[in-house]
Amino acid sequence: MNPIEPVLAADTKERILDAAEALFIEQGFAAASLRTITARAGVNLAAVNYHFGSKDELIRAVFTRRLEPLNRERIALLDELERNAKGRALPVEQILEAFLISGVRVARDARRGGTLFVRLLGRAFAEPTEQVRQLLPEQFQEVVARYKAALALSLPALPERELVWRLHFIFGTIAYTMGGSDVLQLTSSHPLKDEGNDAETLIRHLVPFLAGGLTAPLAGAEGGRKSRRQNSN
Amino acid sequence: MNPIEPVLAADTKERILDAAEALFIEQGFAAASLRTITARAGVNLAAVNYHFGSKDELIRAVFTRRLEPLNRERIALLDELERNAKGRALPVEQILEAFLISGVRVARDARRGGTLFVRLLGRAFAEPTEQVRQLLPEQFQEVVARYKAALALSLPALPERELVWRLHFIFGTIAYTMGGSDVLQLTSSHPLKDEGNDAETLIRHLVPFLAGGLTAPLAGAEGGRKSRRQNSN
DNA sequence: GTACGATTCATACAACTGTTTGAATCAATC
DNA sequence: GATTGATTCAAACAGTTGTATGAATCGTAC
Repeated sequence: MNPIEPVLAADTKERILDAAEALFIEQGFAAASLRTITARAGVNLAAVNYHFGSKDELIRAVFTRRLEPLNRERIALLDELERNAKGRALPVEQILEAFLISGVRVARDARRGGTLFVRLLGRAFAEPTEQVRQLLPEQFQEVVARYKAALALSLPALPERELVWRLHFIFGTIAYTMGGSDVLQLTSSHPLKDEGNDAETLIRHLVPFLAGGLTAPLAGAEGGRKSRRQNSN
Repeated sequence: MNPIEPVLAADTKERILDAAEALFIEQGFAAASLRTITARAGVNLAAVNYHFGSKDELIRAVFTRRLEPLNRERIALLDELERNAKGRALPVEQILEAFLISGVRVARDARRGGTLFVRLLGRAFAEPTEQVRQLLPEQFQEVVARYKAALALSLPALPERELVWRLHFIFGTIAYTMGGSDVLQLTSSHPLKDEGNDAETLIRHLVPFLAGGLTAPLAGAEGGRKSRRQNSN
């Protein structure tokens, strides 16, 4: 890609955000320099500090721009499901799907960040940088609370402590999958890559897996660990 | 922690590796500078280039030092299980446990890296840096192939393509959990943190979740997505 | 057309980056 | 005790980093 003027957005501010979004994925937050970012955006170096104040606040802006509408949609989707259910518990799969489908919509809409932002978000969950670790909790707090409550209602036999554990696992799976690194090159021997680009296919595989883990029997309750449901479908 | 001489290892080479291991977690690979690393190791700046050649090779060395014995143990453990099973398929839980238990042993043994390295490994899976992305596949190739084969034998009804998908999800969960970031601060409202430090407790929760996902029914096979196994234990 | 606030620009700043150098120091061999 | 090879050291290298500055340019309202 040409480093000069490849970004087509209108105003400077958004061109910077677009370029930063792309470069943070390619190189990470620390390694992507303001000079590289402004060069790709076709914008003067000083523009970042003029419009955002600092690099840290640029990082923050990259996330909030996408995350705010995304999370609003996630809550709206859950609202609608619960309104239709009229107090009854929702199927676990439906809750998981509601959460994931919003991510898919973003991935498909270039104006909302497309695949780029979804991958960036996945990466951010493992990023040790201080600014990022402060940013994500406050952005996700409300969404997590809402979906956790919905799942608790659908899984009344699951102790809250166990639900928290499994929420952990679920977000880990989503984060890594959305990051799309495929570090282990599992797909190298398999034509799964082409499938994976289609975010809907991803969901179709992800939801059953997560639902399976979420509804799995508790550990060690009956003592032995001999096979209990020892096979697939 | 005192930045000067807190590392107790004997020779310079290992003190550098220890310090780098710790700082890569705290700050990331790009942000952790050689000056910070050598300062914490109580070692001259030039020592890194003398002993390792470059920062890139230092990063590589940090991983291979721990990963080589860890992966050898993982394969040995699976070897033993399969020897005892005499050709019969192993329970899914046992395979998952064999993989995870080695990680726990490392986490408990300070001389093998302790919690520090386990967390670093989790982080590395989301790291976009080129050196890391080239390092992990070659380090994990053999282990993944062996465990994949074992799982395929235990899940004969699961298509290989689907198994690859689910392996993806599993490694994502493990990576994020081991990374131990808790970005969403799920545990903040819950006294789960103290539990989580104990790696064995983690496994006791993780194995049922992963086994549940691995053995879940295939998606969309029967068309509708209405609840099919709509609850916990 | 001129005045004005907002934006862009080239340039400079000090601090930090990974790496290199050559002298100083060390431990072991003869 | 001199010699030698390995290791450590302080110092400097050129390049990059995020940020700040003040002049130049822009579009608009008067």
